[in-house]
Amino acid sequence: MTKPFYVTTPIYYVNDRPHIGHVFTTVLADCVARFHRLLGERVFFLTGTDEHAAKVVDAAQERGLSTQAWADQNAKAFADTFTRLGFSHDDFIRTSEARHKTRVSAYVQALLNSGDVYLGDYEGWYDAGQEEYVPEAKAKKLDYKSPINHKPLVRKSEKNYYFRLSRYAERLQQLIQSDTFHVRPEARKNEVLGRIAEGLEDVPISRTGASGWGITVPGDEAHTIYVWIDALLNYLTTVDTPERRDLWPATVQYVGKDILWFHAVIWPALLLALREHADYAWVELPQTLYAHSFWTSEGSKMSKSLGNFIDLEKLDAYVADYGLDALRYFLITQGPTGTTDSDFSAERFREVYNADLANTLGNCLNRVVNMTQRYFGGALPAPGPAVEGAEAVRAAAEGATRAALAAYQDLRLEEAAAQGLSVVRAIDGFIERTQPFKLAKDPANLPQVGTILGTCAEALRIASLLLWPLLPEKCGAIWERFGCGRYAAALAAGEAALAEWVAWGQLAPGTPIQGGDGLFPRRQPPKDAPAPTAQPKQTQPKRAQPAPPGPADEVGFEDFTALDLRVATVKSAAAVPKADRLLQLELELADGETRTVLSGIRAWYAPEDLVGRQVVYLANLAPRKIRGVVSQGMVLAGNDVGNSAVLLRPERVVAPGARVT
RNA sequence: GGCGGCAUAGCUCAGUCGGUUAGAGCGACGGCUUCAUAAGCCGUAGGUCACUGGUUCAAGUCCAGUUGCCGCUACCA
Repeated sequence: MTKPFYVTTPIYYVNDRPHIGHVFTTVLADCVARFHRLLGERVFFLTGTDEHAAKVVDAAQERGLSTQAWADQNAKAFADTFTRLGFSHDDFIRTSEARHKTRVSAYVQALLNSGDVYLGDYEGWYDAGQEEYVPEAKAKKLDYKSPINHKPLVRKSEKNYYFRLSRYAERLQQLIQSDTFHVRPEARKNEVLGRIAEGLEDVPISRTGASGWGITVPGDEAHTIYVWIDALLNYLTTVDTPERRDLWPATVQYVGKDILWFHAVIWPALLLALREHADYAWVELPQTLYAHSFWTSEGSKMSKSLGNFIDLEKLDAYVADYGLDALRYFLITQGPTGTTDSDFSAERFREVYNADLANTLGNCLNRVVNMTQRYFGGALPAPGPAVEGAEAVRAAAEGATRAALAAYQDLRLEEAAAQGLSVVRAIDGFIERTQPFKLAKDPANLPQVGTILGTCAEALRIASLLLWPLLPEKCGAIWERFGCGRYAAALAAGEAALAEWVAWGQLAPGTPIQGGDGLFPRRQPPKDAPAPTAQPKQTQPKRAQPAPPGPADEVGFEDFTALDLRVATVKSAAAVPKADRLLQLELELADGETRTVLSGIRAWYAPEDLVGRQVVYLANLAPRKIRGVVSQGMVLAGNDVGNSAVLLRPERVVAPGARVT
């Protein structure tokens, strides 16, 4: 009996509103959970909320709610969101639940007994407003004042409970090095090992000033266990019951790169310490910790002020437009599973959706279903004589199956998806080469057409199995249409058997092949405005570069006022590397705001001659990436003889930012 | 400053143990096709594999250095 598959997401900070970050991590976990369920394994998928931060108390107070009521409300927002997004988590742990709190207390008690948690002294600069200690270096920088309310920091000493992290450095190093505790991707593993090598110090795990919220240190009510210690332990508390203990250790733990250190070092060290206690000898380390990176949005870091923050409302809009599976597909195949961040853009979303889901999977299903209905009345035909290319489709499906299963096992989900799609592409190619729609014009050829369509349907069935973890809704729909509803039933009963189901040749002749609405209706780009926001489309037509329209005969005044022309002062200028015409200018607008603008005037102006002078600047020109630099607007120049450029400048110096009208 | 990582087609990325002519998807262009969702298929263009040097019969791949970017960390402010 293999060990059950146990996958976790971090538990989410309950003061947050769900956004793309939460959804991304959770969808990754959901996808691998579904894959392992499809294999027929026992799976446990855990997510939840982290509720014991002091700021949760503050946030509740601001709203005139009890802390618990506020936490309830927000935890429900997460739980409802995850349900609505169809996540298949088996439990939703909240750290304010008794089942969690009692076990955390027990663990800390055990660590107190073994001496891995001890009472020590701490002295440092304390910011009373923020209820936190400020490191010496930072305190000095802040001139020993609170950055929030500017009140002086106070020298404060207190007794704190410490975790003897230092004791576990070597063991941790060895476990990570050997991949016994597998930190992924590789670069993150190196990062952690490098930092461990610099030395580990014991870490405080409690704070004083109990507010009645949180978990107190056993036997010392004046101390509350630090929220992140409390939170980390959720992965264990949730399964520390007689029925669930065999789920431990976690097979895969997905986290964001921001919490790598806690999860790669402190968390396993806590487990190592706990394990020394006789009652917790079963507490092994998680097998794999996977730290993904972050999403940017439309080319920029997400921020509320930029208005590009991908919150739940935006995600809901995508779901409404494209469907839940499309969102899953985009996040999983385009997401930042490596060490670099990925960009979420509306345009790219549509491109990926159209290319992979509408044009490839959806369209292929349609043509196969349609021909089956047209030529065989909607019943899967019995195979006729061998048709050249059919065996190749089978081989492609079998090869893709092997590769996809391996990729899923190895958490390379985008590769698994690509393998699934490759089966569909093989079908499209097969149809093209055999032209069943032409053969069918002569009834004598129908047996061959039967072979062809049977092959296509069978390959589609396999593709639908391979893609189901990413696209559960739509692949489930394919199962329904192909008379494979038993897959869904078996999944629900925990009796799925992917390894058997993917074997070639299981669609019985005569199976009704049902039509229906397109699974992934194609989406057209917005008609007149291809470049919606911050980052313009970076691809440029190479040959047929549309000539910019020349000046119109006549424009309205409103056309002119649409241009935001400004006077700006050149703060600095420098040549753009590898570009012999470009200068990169930093322009100062009003209030010291600066903009980067590229200008092709290097042939006529030396950088040093420009600094300090004023230019006329078109501020609301769509940003454009030129030679790797984003140019935010353009400076205006007149064309002199020989096509040389002469910069416009105000007759006398005016305040930077002055409008030109 | 230290440590680590990355740099491959217009874009997003694969590229195994060093081994044939460096690949995929998207995008562009041309053609074919009509079962299918303006879908599909074929083809073409597009590469100094960041740069320099080294090892080797052979380097995108290994080594050293350089540049740029990213992460962690230290220091400064």
